[in-house]
Amino acid sequence: MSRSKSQPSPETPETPRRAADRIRDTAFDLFYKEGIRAIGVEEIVSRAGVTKPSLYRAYESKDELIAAYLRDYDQRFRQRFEAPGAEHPDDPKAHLLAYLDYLSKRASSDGYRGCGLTNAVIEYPDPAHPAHQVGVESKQALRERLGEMCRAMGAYDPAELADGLLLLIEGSYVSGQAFGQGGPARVLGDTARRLIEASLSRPTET
Amino acid sequence: MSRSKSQPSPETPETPRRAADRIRDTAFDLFYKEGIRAIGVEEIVSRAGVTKPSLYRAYESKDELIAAYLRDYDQRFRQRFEAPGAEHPDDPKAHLLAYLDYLSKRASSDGYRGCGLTNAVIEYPDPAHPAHQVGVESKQALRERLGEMCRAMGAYDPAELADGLLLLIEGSYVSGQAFGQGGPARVLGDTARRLIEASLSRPTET
DNA sequence: CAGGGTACGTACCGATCGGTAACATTGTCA
DNA sequence: TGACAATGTTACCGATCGGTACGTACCCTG
Repeated sequence: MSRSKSQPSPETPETPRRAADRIRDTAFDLFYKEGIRAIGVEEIVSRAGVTKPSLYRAYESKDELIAAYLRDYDQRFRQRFEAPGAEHPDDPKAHLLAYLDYLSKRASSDGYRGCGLTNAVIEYPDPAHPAHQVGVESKQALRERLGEMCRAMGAYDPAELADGLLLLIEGSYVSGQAFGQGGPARVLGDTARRLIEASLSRPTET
Repeated sequence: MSRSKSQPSPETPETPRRAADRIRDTAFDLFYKEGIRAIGVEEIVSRAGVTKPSLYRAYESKDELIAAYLRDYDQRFRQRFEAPGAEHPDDPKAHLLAYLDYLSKRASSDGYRGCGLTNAVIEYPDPAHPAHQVGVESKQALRERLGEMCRAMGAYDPAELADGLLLLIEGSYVSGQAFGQGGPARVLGDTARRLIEASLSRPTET
């Protein structure tokens, strides 16, 4: 009975999965929580319960594993970002604010580690490094997506509002790590609302 | 003639200074530009033109050198932040906006590396690590200082406005690194003005 | 000319880094 | 059942990590 079920079934992701998958998942967790440079390949494979050659058959180098981790992170981020859109079809403002409220809560709670992509860009300032490149590409895509949404919500200067919101988002990512619970990210939602309201009409002359 | 001047004079900081000073300055540059974890002590001493024992005579460990670098950075930051106040005595809003305009320009130009303290918190997520601690302490001080200024400029909810501005500032630090010239930080000044204006009076009900 | 304190360099330590060659084991399908 | 391909394992590589024991040149004071 214990083994009546076919073990090699590829659609039953049991706890002890394929080595490559375990490596990917373990690397994701460790890279994100501890930082990329802080984690060696030895620690990844030992925590994943496999050995180094298994890692190097699945990935050409640590740098490629890093890039794969960041592409994974980017994909998951886009899901988190777009998910609230399902409940607010054709309402980009409500969609965006729903994500910001969610992020606000997450980023002002204890143990938050920010955005893996932002962290990677900081850990690898060299623009030639794959980690830097994947991070930057994701941020550029986010900037464009925000511009799109701000245009759709009728902002007076969509690109400017998008950049302002991007500053608030990135600020939440990093200050969430520095302050933990009760950090500045708690005001993200209200601040974004205020900024959006003030950016829909023509700017008032000071 | 060549040595008529007393060599051991401590008040003539010539180019080849004391080893400890060269180490401090070199470590500052390298840690800031390349990242702390990316730079080994070997590279610091070789670029400084000294040897390792000189480093370990001045600093107990690499961690202590890191902490010293961050304390240095914090000191220089406070100077940059407070400097515009001299031209705007008793006008915290003008003072703050002057700094933000300056930061906006710096953070949206090429090769910007952000805030060394923010970067350190991200590179060392462990709250027990000295680098993390020094970084967080500096950020907490900044948060309080911003709250002070917002109170002085008559904000309706000073703490909330201060946190919103802190998000914009931190966002400028990190996005400056990801986007380089023309990045989102270009809107920092205008966005902060808009946010401040919208935060002086009672928040409008939406 | 001692003598001692200061300041710096030579040479080395064990540990860990990313990465690999060679071998053992397993599952799949004819 | 036998053969192949995929996957896992043991043991090791040179390079670099942070850190140190020890020797030496220098200068001021007596």
